[in-house]
Amino acid sequence: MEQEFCPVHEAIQFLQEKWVLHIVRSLLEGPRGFNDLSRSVGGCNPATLAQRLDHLCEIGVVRKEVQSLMPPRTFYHLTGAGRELQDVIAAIDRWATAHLRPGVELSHPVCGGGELQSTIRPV
Amino acid sequence: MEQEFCPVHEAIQFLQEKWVLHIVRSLLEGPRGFNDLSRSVGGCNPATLAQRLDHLCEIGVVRKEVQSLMPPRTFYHLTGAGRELQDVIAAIDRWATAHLRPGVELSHPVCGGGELQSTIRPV
DNA sequence: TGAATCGCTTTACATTGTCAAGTATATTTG
DNA sequence: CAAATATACTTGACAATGTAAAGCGATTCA
Repeated sequence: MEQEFCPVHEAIQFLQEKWVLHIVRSLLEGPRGFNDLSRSVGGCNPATLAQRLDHLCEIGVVRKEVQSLMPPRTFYHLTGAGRELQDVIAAIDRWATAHLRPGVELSHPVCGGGELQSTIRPV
Repeated sequence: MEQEFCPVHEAIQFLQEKWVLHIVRSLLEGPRGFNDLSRSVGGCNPATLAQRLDHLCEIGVVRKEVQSLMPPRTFYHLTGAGRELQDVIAAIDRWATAHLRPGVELSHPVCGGGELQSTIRPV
């Protein structure tokens, strides 16, 4: 009793996983090693990062290349399909620069304080 | 010791919250009431949905309009800024139809089985 | 020699999301 | 007329998910 297959829905399913968009954005700038990527993503802990990268490899968006085991040296880079996510990131970029400005924290302001000024600037 | 303000990063922060992209996509099709929206989003439970909608209202992407309290009748619709997220959804749509096809579940295949065929079709 | 780096994994804990049920009332159905 | 269904959520208990901190084995750097 599956629904019809909906590509957009599927895509959203994995894009909304925490850190995935950040990871993709980071990898669009070039291939990186694990720690390097971790730093550039910022805030994602290694356990989660490892899990996300595994998943992204499985679905074919990222490829992992191990250059040497000891000393460890690994590279994660986007596949062709992965690189095409650039359009998505670009769209987010355009929206963000058009609508977001410094000010209030965007992420989950605890709705308790006073009036809360929106981060969005009216068009 | 704040980082420089980066709009894209901020945007990703809220877009990656679970269900947000689904909610936006759904609302792009037109305003909806709570249960209606819940059904169209599919799988998000009311507690989470209520929380997400609150947040989306706070940051100015969604507006809530209460038509009557009893019987309850509410409408959620995108603001101008919200509607402009259409470009983001459209980009996801394009990517998805180009790269995803029915087959394996995309969401978190437990990496234990045999060889796992990717849902992505090569270009 | 000792610190830092590499790519992770492990464990314990905190945050987050979900299920199921419930609230108050109006409209629809039998 | 009574029951079912709908509306918009909230609540509480519980499960899934994410995180912090530490650590591993080895090499490079000062």
